[in-house]
Amino acid sequence: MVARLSRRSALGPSEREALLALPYQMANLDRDDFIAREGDEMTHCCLLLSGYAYAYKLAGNGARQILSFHIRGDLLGLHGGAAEPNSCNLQPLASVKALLVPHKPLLDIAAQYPEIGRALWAEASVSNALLGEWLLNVGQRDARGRICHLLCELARRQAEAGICSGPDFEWPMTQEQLGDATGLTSVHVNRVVQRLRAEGWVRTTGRRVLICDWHRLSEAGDCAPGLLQAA
Amino acid sequence: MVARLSRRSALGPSEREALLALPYQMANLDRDDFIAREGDEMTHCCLLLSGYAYAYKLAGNGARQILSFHIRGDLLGLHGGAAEPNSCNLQPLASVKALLVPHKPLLDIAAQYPEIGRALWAEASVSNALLGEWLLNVGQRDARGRICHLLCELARRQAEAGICSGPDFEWPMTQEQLGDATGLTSVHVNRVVQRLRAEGWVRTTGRRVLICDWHRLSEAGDCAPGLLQAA
DNA sequence: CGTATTGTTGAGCGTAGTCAAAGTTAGTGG
DNA sequence: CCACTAACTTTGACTACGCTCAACAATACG
Repeated sequence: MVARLSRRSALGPSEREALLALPYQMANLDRDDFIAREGDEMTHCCLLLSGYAYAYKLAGNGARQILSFHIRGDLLGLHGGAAEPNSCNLQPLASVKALLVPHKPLLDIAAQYPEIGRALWAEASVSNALLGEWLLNVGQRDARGRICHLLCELARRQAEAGICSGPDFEWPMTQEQLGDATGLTSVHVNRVVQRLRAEGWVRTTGRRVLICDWHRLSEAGDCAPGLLQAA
Repeated sequence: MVARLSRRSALGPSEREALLALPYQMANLDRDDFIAREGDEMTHCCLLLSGYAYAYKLAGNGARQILSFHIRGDLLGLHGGAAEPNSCNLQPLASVKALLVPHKPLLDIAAQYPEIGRALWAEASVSNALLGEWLLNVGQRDARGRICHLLCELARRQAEAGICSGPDFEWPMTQEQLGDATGLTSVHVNRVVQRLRAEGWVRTTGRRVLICDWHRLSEAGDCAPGLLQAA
């Protein structure tokens, strides 16, 4: 299970064994539990087993900026290991099952098995790159572009993680959360999503979304076509 | 010199020695040279000896989002080590002196000396946290807030790095660059900066800025007072 | 079945964008 | 040292995208 981290690097059997021998703790968390708080010293990192989570920061005026959404299989709170206090809040979108792994033994085996260290480093790099992508999204695209881009990113990541296999997938965040992720108001998010529906780009049902027009969506969202066409 | 990385972690003499024994290469780079390009596989990371640099990404429509500014002493391109291709472009603001250090030996001694690994990890965490701070800035603050925040951040970092020691410091970026960093137009940046001057919050002379009113500036920029009052 | 959360509408406003031109500064070479 | 050029800053008029506020509808949930 923990071994799905192997995506980032070729791990041999001894490395898998070391990972599986790590101490851990299972946790069931609810929507208003915190996985981590800003300013905490993090002692654990967290592997999402089921459900969704998101990281956010608060501004002085109460505004909230969501920094990332996390799906099943993501490894959260990696950046905590270095005694720096944590820089953002981490909460589940809804109920979540998670594996808490203390940092110290993880760092120990990372030092012992360079491939594991490399995989963790790559994991951190990817999440850093994603953050840069979001900054580009919020800073330089208009409302429609931001939402299309976010949709494409979620589709791509869910497909890569093998969670979905088609043009429809879970889209469990509220429009207010989408707004806080894209730097828009929930009202404006609503209007944009409505237009996407009206123009036949997507169809939404409850907490899922069905992409009807990949081409336009990825063009408006300024995404490399990549895996998406598959559908 | 390389040992100023020791800021992040307590390094013993043998660790210092290992760092100083690293192979490196000196480089003088101009404004339109690239330190790194998006999509490259990075083989080196880069320690800035003098001058300023910035990282940015381009959107499909040609818009540019600046992800970070870097000052003397910063370590750039750390995230490259993991075979992932680089996710952003890295250029000097003006002429720059830099030390290029190949990743492989750096990773080797990081594996050998856990304290060095920890320091590098911390360095990466801090730059990641800064990126999150920027996303919050661009996503949730108005134009004045964004610029004040950026000023405060630059002041704080230059002070921490011991580069400036007072209320005035270098501010070498053009208004267009400030715009691309804050998600605003250069025209609008210009108007905001003019108001800051008119209201007596700052004074600018050439490529420097003098902060006249820390209190208002950090309040508008939503910054923890922290080191700033010193002036 | 009632309550809280989320989604949807409309009208009016304001911040920031656009375009285009003129004014300044800095850098370069004669 | 001056002339010339390119880069950067400043200005004004006009536009528009997205925000605000407020009320109502539709879900989800206990």
